[in-house]
Amino acid sequence: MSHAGSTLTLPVPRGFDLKKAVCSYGYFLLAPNHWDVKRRVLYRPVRTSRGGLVRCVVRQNKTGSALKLLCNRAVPRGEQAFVKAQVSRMLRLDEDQRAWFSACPEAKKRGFGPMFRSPTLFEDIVKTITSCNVTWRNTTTMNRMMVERVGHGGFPTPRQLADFGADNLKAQCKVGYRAERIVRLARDVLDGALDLAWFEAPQRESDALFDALKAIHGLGPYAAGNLCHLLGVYDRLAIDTETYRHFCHHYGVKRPKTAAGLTKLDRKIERHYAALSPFQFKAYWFELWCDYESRYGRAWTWDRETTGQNFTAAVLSGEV
DNA sequence: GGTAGACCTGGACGC
DNA sequence: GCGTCCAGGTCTACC
Repeated sequence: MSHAGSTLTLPVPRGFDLKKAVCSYGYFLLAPNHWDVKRRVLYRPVRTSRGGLVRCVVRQNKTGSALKLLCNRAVPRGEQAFVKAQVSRMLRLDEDQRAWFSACPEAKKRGFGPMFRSPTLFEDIVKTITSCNVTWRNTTTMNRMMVERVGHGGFPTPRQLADFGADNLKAQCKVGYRAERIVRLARDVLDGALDLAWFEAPQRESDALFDALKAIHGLGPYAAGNLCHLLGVYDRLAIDTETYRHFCHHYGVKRPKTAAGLTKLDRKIERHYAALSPFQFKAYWFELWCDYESRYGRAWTWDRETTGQNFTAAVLSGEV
């Protein structure tokens, strides 16, 4: 880290804990995020408004009142707010946790509040596409290759992905049929056919948000539900095979083998978590995260090259 | 509205 | 080493 770099300061809410905020959702294990288990800092390259890269080390100060962003180069004054806003989005510094903690006191006790996400919705959508129909290990590979080969160290911008093209993406980043979907998304964002700012507006109603997400080519019910929580709307689940594994194991439910049986199980899962409305997803994820931590230790001790490769139903399925 | 098959990769398994 | 099968979510065609 060069001494010529900038150090930016970002105030955090009372009780905020960097290690818990970062290590609260699986995307912290995906490139270009790198959680340093020993130093308990987050390495993360972010973009300037012009697309340049700023490599940041994010750490919490001794009193806990603020984050220090140690940047590898001088960040012009006009760009500092842009850089800080991305870190703020990742750690959901603007999200009020009081209603969630009131609904789920266990989460408050354990410090499970903000759930980690990406600096941009675009990155969250691409990461979600790479998590579909694939093992978690493969998801980590796709993201690593896109960062190395398309984004040159940072997460690729829509322009970089659009210019790279679907054929190259498929051949060089092992994303398979997802290449066409990712490049189409990038081009739609670039030419204005898809306005991502619309999705970020705080007043969006859950059904409208879900429907609009599902209208994006490549996003089905699971991906749209997952993106709802990444947008701060927690009242719907994103049911996948991991949800089935967890629910059946945790509550001693026999896992159905037929499509009709799984549909009934979907309704059962939805009824179960409805008790914590409007925080269904967060309640499910808190339960799942506690289960992972009971197996592998607290999440901030997980190394992305070892423990961090262990997740998804396929790996854990031996238990049901 | 429901269902089947294709999409693509990596890993497990049998030979 | 090679071939086959399987897991994983979405799309499309078809009934």
